[in-house]
Amino acid sequence: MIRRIPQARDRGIPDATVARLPLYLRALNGMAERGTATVSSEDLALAAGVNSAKLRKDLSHLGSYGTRGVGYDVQYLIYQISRELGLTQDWAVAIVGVGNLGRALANYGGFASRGFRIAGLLDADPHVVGDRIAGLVVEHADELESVIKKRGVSIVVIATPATSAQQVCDRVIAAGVTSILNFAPVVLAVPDGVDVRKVDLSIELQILAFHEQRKANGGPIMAEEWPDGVVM
Amino acid sequence: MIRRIPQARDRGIPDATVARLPLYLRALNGMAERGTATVSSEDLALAAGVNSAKLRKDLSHLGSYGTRGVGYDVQYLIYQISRELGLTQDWAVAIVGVGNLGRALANYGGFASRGFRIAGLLDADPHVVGDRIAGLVVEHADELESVIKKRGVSIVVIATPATSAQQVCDRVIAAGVTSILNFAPVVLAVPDGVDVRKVDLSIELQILAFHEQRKANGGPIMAEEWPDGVVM
DNA sequence: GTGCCTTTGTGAAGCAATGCACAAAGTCGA
DNA sequence: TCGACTTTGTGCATTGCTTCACAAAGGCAC
Repeated sequence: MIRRIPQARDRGIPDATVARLPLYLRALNGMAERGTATVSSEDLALAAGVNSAKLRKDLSHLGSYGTRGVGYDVQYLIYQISRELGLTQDWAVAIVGVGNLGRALANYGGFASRGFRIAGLLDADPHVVGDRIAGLVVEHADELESVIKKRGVSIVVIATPATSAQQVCDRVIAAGVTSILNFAPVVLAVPDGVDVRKVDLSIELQILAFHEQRKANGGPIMAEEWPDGVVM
Repeated sequence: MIRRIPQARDRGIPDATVARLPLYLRALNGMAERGTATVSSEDLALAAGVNSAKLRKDLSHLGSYGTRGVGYDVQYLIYQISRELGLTQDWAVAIVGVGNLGRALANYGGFASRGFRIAGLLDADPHVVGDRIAGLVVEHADELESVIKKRGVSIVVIATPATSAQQVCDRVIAAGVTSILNFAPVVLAVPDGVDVRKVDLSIELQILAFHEQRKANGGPIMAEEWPDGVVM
């Protein structure tokens, strides 16, 4: 059995840490805009909404970029986190499914500001194909493979109805894409080596509802039975 | 030191479990539509994309609803999970910010199908106020407090620009709301007892970019220095 | 009934993430 | 140069989640 020995510069960054790096980056960018030169872990943690020990441990996974007694250089840390996240390069993104959500995504400014460039908008509906959205012309979904290959698309956003999501998913994987952001309310089946991240509005609401219900009836346990008339 | 003794019907369901219940529910609904009467943990786990031991442990937190040798009754389990999540009641949701994203959310069918009813659409822009979207007329953001109180809104979705999100957040909390779904790219500061869930498209893309970069340059460590010409 | 087969529910082990607390490393004023 | 002060980086204990593996429970055929 092989056990990894943690190195001084261990490249295995915990998932939980990776998920928080963009948060730190955003807070740092805000500080940079306001002209802040250095920041302590305490202040940055506050801005990012985490505890300072966690922040320091997270950053320590990237390297030793702080100065004791002073804190972190804002610009330098922005650069290091950006590099670690791969934002110093340009990522071509294609959005498949140009309904309400797809349009919202295409118009969302937050993409371009980081290294993400929308390289294609595709839809299967002939009525939508040809529309101009956020400076791009919507192409037919038949072009999916060729768009991916010609424009070097490496990340695909699926914003189609649930029924076509798996099919789109299979096609983009066959075309060589290994990073997918899925907005369709389905669990996508993908081979090993393909990363899927899921954003599901309905699930988030359901989680909120659970906690809201908890708050409402704090202690009392409700009836655990079937409603009247339902036979088991 | 007081240690909680786990009860047979312990009400403290782990967060990780709560987050997966909607997934199980969706898989079960699909099975119910296809007329499946009972399902084993193995099959349900497959449909939900988790491992079967985890599924069983998750369900065991709700109670003992399976039958050994047979599996789970689909309808019964749907009911129990729905009840646990609080979906057997009706939740009034208000959406603040009717830009591209707000519109997409308003038109998203997935809400109504569960117990979520959109009870209000609000925006600060006079050009948008009065528009009819998904059967509702957009009201002015000034009406926020009155809409929340009159219509019993208990969950608010914030889909405003980042700059106004905290202000909206403060107002809805003052109006008594304790569950917020935030799409604005900011960390909202809220008092204890208020639940905020965050959906951030840009963060998801950044996480994907990290893994994509990892895959691209598998082993070789890149230069760790500043780019040429940058002075520390 | 009885015995075999399937599947659940759950202890227990393993693993990952969190948070504490402090030594080490640096700054800065005198 | 020195000493006081600040803040990082990290070892360690703790908590929470996941996974394994199996006894217990129930169905079903005969």
